[in-house]
Amino acid sequence: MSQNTFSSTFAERVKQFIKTIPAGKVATYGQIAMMAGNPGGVRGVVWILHSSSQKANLPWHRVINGKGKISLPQGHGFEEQKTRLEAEGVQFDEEDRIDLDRFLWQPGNQ
DNA sequence: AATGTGACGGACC
DNA sequence: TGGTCCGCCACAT
Repeated sequence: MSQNTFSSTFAERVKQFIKTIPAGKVATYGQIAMMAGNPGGVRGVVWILHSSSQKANLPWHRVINGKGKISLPQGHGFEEQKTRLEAEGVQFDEEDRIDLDRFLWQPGNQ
């Protein structure tokens, strides 16, 4: 960390935030980007979750899109993510969608 | 240095 | 309601 001793880069903040998502709750890309201080940095969040090295030790399965659905295509992680979430108590409707009003993690309103 | 890529999101039509 | 386009960011080539 030559840039700053406290590693407060966008990526670091995003990863830190994701680590704080409690089991049974989920967060959206847009929400994470916003909490990390970059409302328009959604694509950066996508990159982090897409990079296997970056998502190491992160509860990546608790990150979904703003529509309340898993973004991973079936046969490429979708099943695993859904299984992990259901194991934590997150429920899916007939359209594999999660009710954000009930499961979206809202910091400060824990 | 420029271009391509990626598990998005919001505006538009 | 749903498909398409554009904008954002970070990293690899």
